Amino acid sequence: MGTMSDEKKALGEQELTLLRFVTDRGGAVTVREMAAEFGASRGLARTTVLTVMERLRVKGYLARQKTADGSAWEYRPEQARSELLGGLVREFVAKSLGGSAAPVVAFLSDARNLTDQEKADLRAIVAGLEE
Amino acid sequence: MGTMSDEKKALGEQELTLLRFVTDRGGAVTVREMAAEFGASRGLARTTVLTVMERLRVKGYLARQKTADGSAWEYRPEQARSELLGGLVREFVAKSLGGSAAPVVAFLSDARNLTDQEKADLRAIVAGLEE
DNA sequence: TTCTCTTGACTACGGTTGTCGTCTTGTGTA
DNA sequence: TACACAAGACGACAACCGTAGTCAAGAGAA
Repeated sequence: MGTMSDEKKALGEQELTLLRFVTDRGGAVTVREMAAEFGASRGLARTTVLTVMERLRVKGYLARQKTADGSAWEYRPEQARSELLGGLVREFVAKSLGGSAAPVVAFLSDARNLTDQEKADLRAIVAGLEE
Repeated sequence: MGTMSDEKKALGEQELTLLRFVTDRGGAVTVREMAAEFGASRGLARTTVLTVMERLRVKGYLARQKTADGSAWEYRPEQARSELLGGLVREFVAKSLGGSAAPVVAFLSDARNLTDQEKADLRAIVAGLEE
């Protein structure tokens, strides 16, 4: 197992929103692209987007490399979308709920919280529990 | 409906841990009791516990009233345990997952995350979705 | 070459959170 | 009465987050 340094630093809400945007979008992005696609509609200055992306890089959530023409940096997620979201849920259950998944289960019992797809997934899960 | 001031202020991790402790414990508690039962084992000074409890009160999560002998304050949760936890899950899904419950559903698909009771609850929920 | 843009490094600043120390006040007790 | 304690109000300080301005270096345009 080694050092088990799975410990990702905590993220603020905006940091997380931006990181989700990057992973949802897929592929590498430059700060300029993020400023246009993410920051503009939220009224964030270019440097704000840059700062957040740099903080995410320092925290290990993003990596960067020079673009082909060498004029700027291209950022990409260190974790795939599913890993990121899965990690968030795990951490939330552990830290905010004190380890109990019960409140999560209760949340799902309100059908309004679920899309048809999610309901179908839930049925599949329960079916899988049955053996 | 009125003013719809359901907007609870955000909580830090320690604030939340302490608040959960109070609601799990049930009933009213004084700062001294909390310092002994919660703070001591975590190496927190009495005044730290006091500060956190006061911040929780200002944010609307705790209320207080004088003890019978009038020598100190007794704090009690404004929300029942289930409401608190339910609100946390809702907020988490909205803010951290961007509104999609899918990662939560995926989390549950790993049976290791669930107790037998939670599995049973999940089955009941799915049964309830069926009509 | 000189002006202009783009890009990122740095610095900053107010708000929040975690953690306490100190001061003040009430209340028994020696 | 004078002193010891308990409780809480306040203030403080560092780390972190959201947000952004300023600066300097490189790359074209004129």
